[in-house]
Amino acid sequence: MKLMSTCLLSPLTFFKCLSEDTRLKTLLMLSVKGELCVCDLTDALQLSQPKISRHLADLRKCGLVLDTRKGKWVYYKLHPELPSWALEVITNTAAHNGEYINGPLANLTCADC
Amino acid sequence: MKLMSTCLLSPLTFFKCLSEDTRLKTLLMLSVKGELCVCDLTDALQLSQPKISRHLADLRKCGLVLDTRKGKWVYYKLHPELPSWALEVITNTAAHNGEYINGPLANLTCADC
DNA sequence: TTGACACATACGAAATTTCATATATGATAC
DNA sequence: GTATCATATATGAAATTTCGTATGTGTCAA
Repeated sequence: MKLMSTCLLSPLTFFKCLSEDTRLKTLLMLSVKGELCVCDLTDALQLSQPKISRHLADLRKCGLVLDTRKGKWVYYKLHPELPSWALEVITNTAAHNGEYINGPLANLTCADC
Repeated sequence: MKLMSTCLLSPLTFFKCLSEDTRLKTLLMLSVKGELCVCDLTDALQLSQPKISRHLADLRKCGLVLDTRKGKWVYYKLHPELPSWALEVITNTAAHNGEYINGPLANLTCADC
């Protein structure tokens, strides 16, 4: 995905991030679960680690998610400074499209999520 | 853009429609103006007629817009049966991203819009 | 320091999307 | 009928996106 130069999130950049299955499911799951590490996502979505990592890097570079390392694990969450309209799009979509994310969510086996 | 087989609007199909500049501006303008014909859009966005038509066809095939012929002109509006969550995404985005659509909107010279 | 684990990135190939150009269709006026 | 205007679609080339595979980096434990 092409990156943006500005520090402001343009609606086009934002929706490009939401226009791919892995990235969209990741964002919706983060909005429901708050915080997930990379291995949680590979488990939930049943995808290869490099594929998940690449899409997380896209989301990170666009400012949609924030990563925090905790020992060997890297946890991702929605960026706390997301514009409110963008956050509302994500939560609104998650709330009304359970059939799209319930499967992946059910694959999560981590205790804290 | 690849089409969907189902009659239901999946979040991924929806956001793919919003992930391209011409389509996104078109949807946001329709949400503000209600109804616009193809020539209104070519004027507002300063783009070629085939380009506008192709993207409108994508939006039509995905069920996001509805077209009505009135004599020589074809008018487009947001599909009245859009899922409410999808309509909210569009109106919410339009309301908070004036800098993205005010330019094109200012190019509109039609009396009724 | 070595090994194992979690994650990130590089690279080129494949798939998808976009576009310019040319052409087709549909409506109206004459 | 013909001409013209408004819009739609077809085609193939160009640009962009995605992905598998291989490899690199960071952390911890022994």
